[in-house]
Amino acid sequence: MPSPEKSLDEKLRRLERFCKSSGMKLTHQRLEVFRELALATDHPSAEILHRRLQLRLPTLSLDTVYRTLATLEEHDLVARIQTTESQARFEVQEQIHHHLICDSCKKIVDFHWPDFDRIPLPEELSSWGAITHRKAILHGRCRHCS
Amino acid sequence: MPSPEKSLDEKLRRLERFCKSSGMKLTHQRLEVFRELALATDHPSAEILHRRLQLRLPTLSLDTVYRTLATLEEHDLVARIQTTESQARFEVQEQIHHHLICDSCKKIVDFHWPDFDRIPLPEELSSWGAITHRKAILHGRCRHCS
DNA sequence: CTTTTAAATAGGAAAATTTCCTATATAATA
DNA sequence: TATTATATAGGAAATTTTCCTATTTAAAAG
Repeated sequence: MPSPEKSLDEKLRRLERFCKSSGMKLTHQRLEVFRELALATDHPSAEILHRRLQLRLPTLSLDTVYRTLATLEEHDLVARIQTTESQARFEVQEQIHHHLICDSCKKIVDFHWPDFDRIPLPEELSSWGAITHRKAILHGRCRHCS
Repeated sequence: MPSPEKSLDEKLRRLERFCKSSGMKLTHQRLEVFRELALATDHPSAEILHRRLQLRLPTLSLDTVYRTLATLEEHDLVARIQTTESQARFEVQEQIHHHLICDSCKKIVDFHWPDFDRIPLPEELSSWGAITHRKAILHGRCRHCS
């Protein structure tokens, strides 16, 4: 993640503060799962986190990692990357378009956004490699779910 | 999908053309899986497609639907929406940022893109509901994989 | 229109991922 | 320290996806 970044301590304090105010218990396991994820720079899966944590917490269950991540995600302390639900979803390849997803009913709407297709990419990405395509994903709550 | 849209016939001809030129066999099952997905507007999962197709093709196996979608995806005739791999991946919630994914090694890089964060959304979305956040996903091939 | 053959399919089994169940343990509070 | 609601471990179960193999079929050749 590019700077400016919060320090680990700041992140841990945020978790602590949140638990206190929401009544969520700050268990050893939760703290460690969060800390491990906060330290990671590689967007790990639940299983990878579990494997890393088992070195320190040999009895930690995989279920706890899943549960903790889900709980923290509900409270926006953790983000799940790029997945809708459990099942993958498909579409016939069309011309360039983007997706608008209702977080409530999970319906996906396609739309065009030529202005986005055109804006230049950030300078900092020029050395990364070859970028082949870009996509915008919008989230919200559709009319019917409000 | 907003217009202009290709007609179903055009899409089917594209599939046919592709099969011919690539040596891929145009089986009845492939044609029907593709047709069903081309007609769908709801970005269905493999299982939903299978359920719909079973009305017409009672012996169609779920595995064939999965295999067909995977094959067509490899050739860019079908797109898988918003999933990286099989396992979900996580990160601690930071300030607004976006993702750049290497299609080869699957590494995810975070980056900032204030210009994107600022551009106005398309007019056509104003009646959809309440859009709460936007995210850009870039794909490509990183330096190390080239 | 047959024959040939490499590729694809059906169906069930297996693998992989995630969630559920329940007895036990623990954080927060009194 | 006692109480209690919540969280955990561990294994079972559910869900999603892929694999295996005998059979079928599309495409090409005769």
